[in-house]
Amino acid sequence: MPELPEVETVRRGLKKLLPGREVQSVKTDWPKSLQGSKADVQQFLLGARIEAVHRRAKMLLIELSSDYTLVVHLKMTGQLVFQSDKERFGAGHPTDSLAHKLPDSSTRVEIAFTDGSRLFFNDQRKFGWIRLLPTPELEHLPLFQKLGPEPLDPSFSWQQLRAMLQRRPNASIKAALLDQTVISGIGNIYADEALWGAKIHPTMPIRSLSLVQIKRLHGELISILQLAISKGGSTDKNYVDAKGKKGSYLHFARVFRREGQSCPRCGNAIIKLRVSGRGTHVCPVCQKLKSPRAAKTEANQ
DNA sequence: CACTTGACCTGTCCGC
DNA sequence: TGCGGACAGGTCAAGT
Repeated sequence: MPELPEVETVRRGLKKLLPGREVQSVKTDWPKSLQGSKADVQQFLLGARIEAVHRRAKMLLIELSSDYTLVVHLKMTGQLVFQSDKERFGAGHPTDSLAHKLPDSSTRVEIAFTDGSRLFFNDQRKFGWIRLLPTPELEHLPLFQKLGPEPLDPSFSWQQLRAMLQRRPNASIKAALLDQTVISGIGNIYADEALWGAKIHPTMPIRSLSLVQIKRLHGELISILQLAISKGGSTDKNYVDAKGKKGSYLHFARVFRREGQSCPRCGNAIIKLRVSGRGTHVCPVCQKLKSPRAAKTEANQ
């Protein structure tokens, strides 16, 4: 569930909390959650200092002084939560805050720093992972090389979106938006929200999209992602930021998880479909299945 | 080759 | 109350 806005929110939190800290010890009880040889962990993680925290697509990159990077993918239920020395020993007031209660039953990896603070990787469903990889090699790995453009990069243009989409002319627009090699960082929530904003039906084949629709979609993707970041992302069940705080975007969502409720634009009931294997929310009135041109041709017959 | 389905996992919810 | 099954959805591998 963590998509670009959630991962970006975590990054902004960790960026203020992690740089400068030195790794003292690492624990895991689930090998897939922390991938890397024992020797590499010993040599390049223990004793290393955190230099910076970056994001690429839905991945977090925690850059270490050893020229290695911890690459983190939260997948569905992953959390990266920082616990200060004070929180660890129960000082401070908010006893209901998540950081006070860690580790818990979903904790898969625990990284302790020399100053007594800790970073927890929690992941109920165990789909997520942390990989220890050499920093200079990252850009050459297929994992990164195949990724599509970052939608919030200032250079991301509608022409670029069109060019990437055209690589899959027969796919549905929803399937293409979820494809990380077409565009980075979009998941099920923001795909549905952006398509509603652009008034495009999710099953529409890319080849039948008009230029106007592509331009509208480009604008909607950017504005939805920016709005979601400003709300701290979306929390359905699990997602929290680096301090254990939930995101509030779903409170503002227009179609996602709102089947049966009325469309904020036209008042008709939102319906839920299944498109390329995913729950998909649409306004059947605002988001026409046929392009205006096809509908016109049909009307003339 | 393009697209779909299954696997990876666990907690929650629904019907019986 | 308990139990089985469907469902949630990011990504890769396997299948059509």
